[in-house]
Amino acid sequence: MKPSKTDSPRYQEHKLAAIRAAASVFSEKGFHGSSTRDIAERLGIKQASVYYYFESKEEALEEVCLYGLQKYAENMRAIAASDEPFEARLFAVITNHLAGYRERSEALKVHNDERLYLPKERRKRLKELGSHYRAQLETIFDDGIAAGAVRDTIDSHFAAQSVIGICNSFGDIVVRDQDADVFDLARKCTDLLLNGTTAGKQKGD
Amino acid sequence: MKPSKTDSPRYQEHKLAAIRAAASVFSEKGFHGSSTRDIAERLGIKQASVYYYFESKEEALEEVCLYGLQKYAENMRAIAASDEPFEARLFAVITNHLAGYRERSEALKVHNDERLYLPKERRKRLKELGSHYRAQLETIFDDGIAAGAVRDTIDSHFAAQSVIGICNSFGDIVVRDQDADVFDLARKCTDLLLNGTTAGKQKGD
DNA sequence: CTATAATTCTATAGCTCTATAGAATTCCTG
DNA sequence: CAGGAATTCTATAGAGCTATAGAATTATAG
Repeated sequence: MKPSKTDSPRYQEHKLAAIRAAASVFSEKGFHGSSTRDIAERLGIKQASVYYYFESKEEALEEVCLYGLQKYAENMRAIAASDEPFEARLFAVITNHLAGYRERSEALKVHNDERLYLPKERRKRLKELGSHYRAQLETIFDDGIAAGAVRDTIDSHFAAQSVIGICNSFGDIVVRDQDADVFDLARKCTDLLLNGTTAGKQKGD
Repeated sequence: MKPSKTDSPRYQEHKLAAIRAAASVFSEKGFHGSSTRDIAERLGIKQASVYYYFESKEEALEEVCLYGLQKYAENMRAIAASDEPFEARLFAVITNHLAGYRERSEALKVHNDERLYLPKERRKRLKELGSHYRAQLETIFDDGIAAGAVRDTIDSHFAAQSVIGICNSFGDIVVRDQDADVFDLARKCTDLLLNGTTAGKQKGD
């Protein structure tokens, strides 16, 4: 079905550039606010030529979202599989999340903000990646509870959601403010999630 | 400059309906993905009649965002001014935030997701409300530190950001899943932010 | 019931956008 | 450098969108 073209290195290279251009445009103006002309301009080609790389604007959105999620999800796999203690793994997850934002900021932002405009079939693969990500994070919390590092009153599903939520909200900040120190933020996030805000409270039962 | 019309009760009523209709449409399809025809259809009138209530689609967006923030910001004022202890105020803030989402879900969602498409002049009032909200939340943390309820290693600016981020991410969930228990979520959020995830750690210095 | 004001309607100008068709150009292999 | 494949271009069909103009309708005050 796909054009298939040559799959030459040249094509691959240009395709990646096209995905990045689309990511940049979509992140700035939103999917519906962007035109194929905007994407073309960022690539220095004409509007219709964009269709050489994407069969539709919608397909471009899908590819941008997948690109944004990919490496990010891979890193999570490695973290979840490691046998580091809970605290280190949480810090790694948060750092990966925020650093991912810095690197592939546009594409990740597009995934978060615009993926719902994709029809169901196109969201399938994304949903798998996202669910898997959350499930792995949940497992990290479950492991933490089992190891006694996390108090057993924590709902791991809720906790995983919270980590993702807090990371995404700081992700936006990291993208908007290029001076923000990602590692400092990651450290503070981890500290907040581990220890909360309360002074000198003891939590053992 | 504004049409001014009659400001009759009838007009006010219809105007509010128009704002709600716009909120509903924008939240579902995004600002650029929505047409004035969509708004008209939800109101049971014709496309051009929408311009009797808004001078442009952009003005409609501004009014929706303001509507979404208003009551929500008022509640915060009351909470910040109260002399409840830190824990109670944090819980109140979180509950207000999530309950606000449930009530004015569409308008708040639109504010969060679409306000950046407004030109600067139209964002001014929103920015004031938002900054004020964050500043009040920061003050709650500062008060908490002064009262010894919050450890003094907490960066109150960062903490306020985190609370807003975590609330917004759960806000989306509250909107999407109407069965979610807002008070249970608020309780869990507060607990997580107060106490963190770690089992039996002591934090006094 | 009439006149005035408020509200909604029809019609349309003037854009912009997606996507396709097919021509023109550039790249690469032999 | 010839010839085919890859890439980009021009041109445009066909659709939808915002916003305005002015007519038609409905509500309301006297």
